[in-house]
Amino acid sequence: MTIRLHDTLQGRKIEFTPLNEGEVTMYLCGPTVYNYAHIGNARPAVVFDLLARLLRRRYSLTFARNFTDVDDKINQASLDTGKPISEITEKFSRIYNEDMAALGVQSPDIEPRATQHIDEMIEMIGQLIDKGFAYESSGHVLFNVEQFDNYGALSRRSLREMVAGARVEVADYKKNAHDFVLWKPSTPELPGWDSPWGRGRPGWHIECSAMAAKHLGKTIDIHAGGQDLVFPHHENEIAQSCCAHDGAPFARYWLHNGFLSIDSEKMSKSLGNVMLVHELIETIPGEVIRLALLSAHYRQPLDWSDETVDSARKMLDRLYGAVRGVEVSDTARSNAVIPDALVDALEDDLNTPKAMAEFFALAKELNKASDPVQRETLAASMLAAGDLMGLLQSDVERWFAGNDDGELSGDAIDALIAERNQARADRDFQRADEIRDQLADAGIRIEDGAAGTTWRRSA
RNA sequence: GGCUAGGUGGCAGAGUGGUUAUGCAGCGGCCUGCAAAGCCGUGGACGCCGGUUCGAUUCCGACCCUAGCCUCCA
Repeated sequence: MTIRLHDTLQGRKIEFTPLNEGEVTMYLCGPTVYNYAHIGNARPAVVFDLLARLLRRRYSLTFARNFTDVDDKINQASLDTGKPISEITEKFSRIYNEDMAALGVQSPDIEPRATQHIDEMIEMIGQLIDKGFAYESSGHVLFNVEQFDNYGALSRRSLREMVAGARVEVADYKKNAHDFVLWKPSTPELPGWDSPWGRGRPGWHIECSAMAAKHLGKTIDIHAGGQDLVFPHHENEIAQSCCAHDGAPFARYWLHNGFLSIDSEKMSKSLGNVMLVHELIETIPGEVIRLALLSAHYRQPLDWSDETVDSARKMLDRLYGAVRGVEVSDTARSNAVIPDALVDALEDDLNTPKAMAEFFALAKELNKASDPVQRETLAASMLAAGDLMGLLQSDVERWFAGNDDGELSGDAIDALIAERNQARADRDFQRADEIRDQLADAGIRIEDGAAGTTWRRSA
């Protein structure tokens, strides 16, 4: 079995083999740090975190995810708030990492910042000019798309079609409508760096090309991002990198995740339905959000709603319920085996719904098993599968206890359960049921198992 | 208008040229003092119309519909 991935450039699922045996390089377009990340921003972070975890089982992976910390939206945020740019970008970079960590996203190996790679960008732009792919005009440096024959290959569109469908007026300093900015001039109050073309700042696309080349090499194995970045961002990255590097392929596999909608509508400020991860994690466990984002295949559209969240929560309840009460020794954990079917599903272009089906098969097997040794082995497998997928990372009892903001404390609940069990022993079922109702009113659900009574907080 | 991806049972959501997805919800049963959890069983599906085929939800063509992109956007 090899890993298979859907490559946007070829438009189909193909076998994955790294450029250098045993080593993989991966680049993911990260956030522009001027605001909180919303749930749509979290999807690629979670999806490609899972891919990184999967790749690390087989390969030595170098995974880079950038921070775009120079951008006109950031400049605007600075003007709006009166705060220095560095304060904004540092704050939101930190919060982004905290929010993603709450979703079980592991830190990438490298988190390059655009502002720390200005020299590399200037160098790359210089090369593009020298080689005839870029030109200077009115203080700007622009990439000349006419000079790159493969322009449009990733997004499957031709320049002629694009010109025909263009709805935007062409700036007069451009030679072609789709020429894009590599460098633009800055006014004194805007952030800027000295360059051969005057004081200015880089265009958005050149950042990723320069940072990927510096940290991962001229040709990287995997480049990932949201589907909306295919055009123009990734198309432009290909153009820049290929032309600057004398035709060396930029990325060998292009992966794109599908879009996320909210209650079947596009997320937008005007609709007022932008859901921030920072706010969601206050009331929803990070694992629930993570599983919700993985519950559909990553290339499919995903609709976010209360039902999506509920469903993910119930799935996790079932998985945690299976391992609840099973003691798993360190030995069992280190000997744990993840079922091939589950790994195979993930290695088949990250088929998370199939992988979850296999996860549930494991839970069912554990629920049915009575032999303690077998139960421990199965529970260890579930925990190992959880480690791979970034799930089942909580202590089981803590999971079912929920957040401790209910009406009753854990001690009070335990006391009531003890009283109820005494009543049951006395066959005073009326009193026992009263107590159960009382607990239910407080959001506590009782379960009488063979090993005693357990409880869980239900929403 | 162009490009791309889709339309699967009550909901979510995989997959397959002929045989169980899975989870939630429903129904019957087991277990339980009664429940819950769990287990067993069960009903219910592949947008529409043609074509290929012994046989298509799965392949091909047309059509209808939806979403995204074509402008900053994950």
